[in-house]
Amino acid sequence: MSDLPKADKTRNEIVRAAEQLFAEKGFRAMTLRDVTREAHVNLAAVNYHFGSKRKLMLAVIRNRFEPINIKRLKQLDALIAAHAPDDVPVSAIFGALFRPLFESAHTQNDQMLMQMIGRAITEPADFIRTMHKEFFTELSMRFMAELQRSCPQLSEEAHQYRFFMAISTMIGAIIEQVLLQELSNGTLDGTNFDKIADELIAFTVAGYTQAEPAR
Amino acid sequence: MSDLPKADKTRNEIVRAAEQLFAEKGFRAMTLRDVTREAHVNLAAVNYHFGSKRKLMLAVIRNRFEPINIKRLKQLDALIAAHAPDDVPVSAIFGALFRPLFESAHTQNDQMLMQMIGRAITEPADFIRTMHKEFFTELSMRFMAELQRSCPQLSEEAHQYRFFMAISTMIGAIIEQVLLQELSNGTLDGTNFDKIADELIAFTVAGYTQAEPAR
DNA sequence: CAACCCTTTAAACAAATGTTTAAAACTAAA
DNA sequence: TTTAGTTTTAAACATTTGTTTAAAGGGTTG
Repeated sequence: MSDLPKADKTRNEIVRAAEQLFAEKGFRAMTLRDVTREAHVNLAAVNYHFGSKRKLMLAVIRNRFEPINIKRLKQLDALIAAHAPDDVPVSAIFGALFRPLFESAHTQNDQMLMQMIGRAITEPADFIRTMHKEFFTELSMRFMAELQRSCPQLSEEAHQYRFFMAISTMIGAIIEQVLLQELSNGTLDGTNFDKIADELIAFTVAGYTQAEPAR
Repeated sequence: MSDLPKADKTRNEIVRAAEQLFAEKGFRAMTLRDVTREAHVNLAAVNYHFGSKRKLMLAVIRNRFEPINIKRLKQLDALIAAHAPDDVPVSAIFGALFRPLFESAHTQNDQMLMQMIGRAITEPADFIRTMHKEFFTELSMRFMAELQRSCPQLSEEAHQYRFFMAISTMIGAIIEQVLLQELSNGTLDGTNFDKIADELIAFTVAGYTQAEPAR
């Protein structure tokens, strides 16, 4: 079935199990014995292949966030090029920021992956927070600059508050995806990530572009 | 200085320390030895006064969430009474939903308390998730019903998605309050919770009341 | 086959954690 | 002051945790 070297298969199984258990329990509550049991490998395999529990988690999260961020920046560049020398519509900018995140869950073990991303964002452990922050500051500067170009009528302050709120909506939507089914009594599908992305974009565009109140 | 019985003082110190450490580290990483050291009480005091680590956390969270929720429902009732028989403006409804949350941090150890509330919302531990879910479902039904009455033009589906997005914004804003300073390079004050609440309300009202796209 | 490197395995280790115990200290009423 | 009830304390306990070790296994190349 698989022509991978055995070592690669072990690494992959560990990563898969770690993603799942981290998504369910967070870093501290996810034990290496849980992971290796779920992955059907020996306990020592984690330290052999990854060095430590921390390094395993760093690898797991990096493997997911890196491609998403690359995709986001690539889409933003493409948008700028396509609209040049005009500015890019706000909805397109938020699309480039949000869609790659939800699309990453498309083919895979959908809901679990989104939960794992949510955990990574909210995880208290310092070494994870640090890495996530690196990923994020890199992105936010680029996207904020482009939004500012598209909405020159907004004050600097309004711009910053609203971008913060848009990011907050994105994060909340990822973390609380399960909530959607509950709120709608099962009517809405919490795993229809295309639809959620559409609604998220529409919501944040409306919030971001609203008229500034007179003072 | 204090005329409390000694036992009450011990209980209060434990709760104070537990709030702080839970806010910083989450349930699993917060050890009873951390808590009792920070509270300057004996290790066994937690189990004597609260029974277990779990029960301590349940008490801590309940003590914060209960008054907030009572306030929210009271404000909503007041709004309905004040506007009867008309419907309540959307911004007032969201105000009743959000403001009590941010006002709870007013007098106290502001930022820490908000972080602790954020942790309680995102905590993976099952027994905390269960309790938080109880608090939340109670609320959401009441507020959704009132929003629906104020926006009869919205479809059921739009109503549900948008309420979900509004809640997501609230949760994200609480969790990522620290982010505000970073995004603005220190210009904006992440602890000005009145202002954050204002911006949150404006953002969610715009998102919630936007025109539904033609189909 | 043999030699080598990579991988797996079982066992052990030290550190940390929630909880329990039993005695001491303290408080307040008789 | 004595007594009874409550609270604090230090110590110990049983588990669980990440990590290390050293031997065994497996596959590839000479």
